[in-house]
Amino acid sequence: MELGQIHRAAVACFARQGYAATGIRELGAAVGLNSATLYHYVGGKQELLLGVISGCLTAMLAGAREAQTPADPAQRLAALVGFHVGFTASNPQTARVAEYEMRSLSPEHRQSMQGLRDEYERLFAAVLHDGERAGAFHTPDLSLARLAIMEMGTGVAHWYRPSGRLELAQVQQEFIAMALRILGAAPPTATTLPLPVRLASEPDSEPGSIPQGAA
Amino acid sequence: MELGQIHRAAVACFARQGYAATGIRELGAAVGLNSATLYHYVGGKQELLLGVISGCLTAMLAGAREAQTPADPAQRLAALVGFHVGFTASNPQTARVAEYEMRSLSPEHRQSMQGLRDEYERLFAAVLHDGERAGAFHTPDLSLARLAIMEMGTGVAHWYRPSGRLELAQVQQEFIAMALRILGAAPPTATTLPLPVRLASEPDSEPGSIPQGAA
Amino acid sequence: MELGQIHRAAVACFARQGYAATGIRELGAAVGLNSATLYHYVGGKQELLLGVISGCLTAMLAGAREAQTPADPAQRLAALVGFHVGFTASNPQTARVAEYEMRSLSPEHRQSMQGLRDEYERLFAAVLHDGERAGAFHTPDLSLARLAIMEMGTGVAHWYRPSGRLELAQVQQEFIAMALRILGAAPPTATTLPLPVRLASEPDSEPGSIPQGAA
Amino acid sequence: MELGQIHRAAVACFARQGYAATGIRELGAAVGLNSATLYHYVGGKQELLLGVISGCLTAMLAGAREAQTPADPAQRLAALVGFHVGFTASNPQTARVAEYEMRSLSPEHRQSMQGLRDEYERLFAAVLHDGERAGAFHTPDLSLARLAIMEMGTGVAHWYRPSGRLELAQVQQEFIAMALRILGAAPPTATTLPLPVRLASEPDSEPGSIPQGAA
DNA sequence: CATGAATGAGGGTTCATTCAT
DNA sequence: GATGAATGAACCCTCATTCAT
Repeated sequence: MELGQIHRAAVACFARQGYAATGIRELGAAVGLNSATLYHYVGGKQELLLGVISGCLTAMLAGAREAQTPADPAQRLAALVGFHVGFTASNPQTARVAEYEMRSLSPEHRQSMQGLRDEYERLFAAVLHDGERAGAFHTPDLSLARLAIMEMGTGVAHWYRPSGRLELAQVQQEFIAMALRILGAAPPTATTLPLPVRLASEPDSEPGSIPQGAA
Repeated sequence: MELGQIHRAAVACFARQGYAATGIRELGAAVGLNSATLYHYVGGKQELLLGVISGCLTAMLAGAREAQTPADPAQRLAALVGFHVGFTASNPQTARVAEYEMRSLSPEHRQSMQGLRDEYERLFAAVLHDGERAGAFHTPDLSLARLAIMEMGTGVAHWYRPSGRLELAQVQQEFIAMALRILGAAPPTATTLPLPVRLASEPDSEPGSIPQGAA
Repeated sequence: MELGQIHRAAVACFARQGYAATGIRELGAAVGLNSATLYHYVGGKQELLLGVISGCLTAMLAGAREAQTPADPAQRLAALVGFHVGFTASNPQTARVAEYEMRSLSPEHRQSMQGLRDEYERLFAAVLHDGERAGAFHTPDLSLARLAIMEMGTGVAHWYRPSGRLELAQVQQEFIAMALRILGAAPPTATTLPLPVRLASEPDSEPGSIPQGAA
Repeated sequence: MELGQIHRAAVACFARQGYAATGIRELGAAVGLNSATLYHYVGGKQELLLGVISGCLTAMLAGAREAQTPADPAQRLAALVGFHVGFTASNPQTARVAEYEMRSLSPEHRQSMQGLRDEYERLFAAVLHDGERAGAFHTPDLSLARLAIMEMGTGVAHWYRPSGRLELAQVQQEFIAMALRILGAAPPTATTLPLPVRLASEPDSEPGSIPQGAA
């Protein structure tokens, strides 16, 4: 039994029902383990959640940092948005758990994880700031634009399905284009998208969910 | 004791901790009632949640329908986005509960509520469709644009605070502008924004939350 | 349902099996209550134990203080020993729980209770000290004598049975005489023994126990 | 790994927290063994406790029998009390476990061990009986005196510390003197005290305990 | 209108023990 | 000789809910 399996089962349950509504016995059953045996691999429910969220945010931060190689602001933004959308679409359930269940962490853990999340968001803020100073972006309110761009990317987790109508690369390109339009910037030059990374904690699919129309 | 008080307390708790993590005694204590007395006003925990979500989605649907008075697609879209942002910002906690806790409803109730939500989204889809046919919007993928626009509006609930830097009207105007830019449409003509409606279920504020910088 | 009944059941179980070996369901069953109902009356297992021990030590301290009315050291000692033996024999199980299960208290509670116990013991030490200064007691080591006298009194809880061979008053008189002999003091003058007090936490009897021969 | 080490760790834990509150993993950790490995040395928790208590009571019985070499009753009593105090002071934790945790034994084991304990007590009863018949002891109630003398000796385990104010021999002599005073007998003639025996199950010391003033 | 009492079910967690390796 | 993995049972406690008062 490997830890990844347990994390996947946990993410699947947490994404579907929420952390509080998921029982430890249920988690055990999902990986074919007695509830007591789970405690050989995981310190407890909290540790399990922390492990998932920590793994997600750490990967996001590392990936985003790597994505924005030195380039002009528009290209860096494109890379960030591309990564953000790609990561979210490749790990929709993990990303959703990391977003929704932050509140279920103990205060200390939550503070620690919120720090990672803040740092991630600062990457976007910095690029926007640079772009505006360089005259590449034109928007009345930079903060508002950043929030809009990030939220619309995060929202991908709510509807994207690998089996959907669009290829992941298309979605990424489209979101990059929308972000640049929001910022009143020139259309994107051809960017090389970072390869989407699938976390060990991301379950195979979302069986019980109904694909919501679009993609 | 009025039902509104109870709904407000419930929304405050559900938004902060989630439905599953909120106890019926906790809710009672929040309005100074014995847990047993609560059952005189609300039939149970599920009914309470259903009442909140139902009230929210019904109001959203009615408000959105009212907002998009006959006009050209761009103006109708502006009205819809303005309403969406205005409603979300005026009822951030209720909106969040209606979004997050849909999963906590029983299957029958969930299906019913999801129907309202789908209808709401169809209003946006219809406007986009009309606008594209009329040549007002130019975007490679209409569905993607709709999802992006709605998600970025919904996201307002995550960060908007009435005491923040920006007036609500400014935020609305700005989001309308961003939506139109996403759609490659002309900047908005001066639109009359619908008056923001505050639901009876929306608590006064969000004491424990940290205003996240922007607005 | 009164608290006294619950305390009695708890003391009976704790005295027989120990605190750690007694389950909360077992306690509930002993008073005909569901385990959950027990929590309406008692905050938890720890609070229950604390209530018992606190009640016992408080009564011991108050009783001992009241017993040693101003008199010469020998009479005061007689009163203290009489009370100690009387209390222990009247509340053997409660006294045993208060002695044995001090270790089962949380550190803070234990410290607090140990303070009461220390104060109780100081009453004996003070009398011995006064008696020696007054020339009433002659013993090579006062501390040793105090420990011996107290332990032999406490031990009454291990074997005394109300239905036994000896009346309580006889046992008290005999222990007073032995204590004075240990101290090399004159035989006791006729002392009025304090009326034995039965705590609310003392169960009716000790059904499962085997009367150990003597009294 | 020798059995003595395991017994010592067990006695230390049992004396501090009680049998029921001590986990098998905790015991293993105390001797640097995996909990499963412990089962190679001791058959289980019960067997471990039985081994400790059995070893203690067997040694007590043998020591007491050996101590009371043919002599007059007063000297035999002195020898018994000297041994009892010496043994208890030399093995305070083991003695305490043997006393307190008899109840944690299974019924069959408890009966067997109680038999040893009863036999031990009969040694004291016999000496007192002989002494009274020979006119050496004068006390109104022989049983009461026996219980008092034994309890006060057993109580030594509660407070004696090797590093304390008094030498063990002094304590023994003093207790012998007190016992004889209780019995109205002549002061002790110079008796040779049996050498104190330290059981293999007795841990080195009692680190967490606070020496209570006296000895 | 309001509540204290009561309960079955289930929460997360730890238990002593076994066994294949 | 030693251990990690595994488990059923039990741990203390909290849950949503009902009902007589």
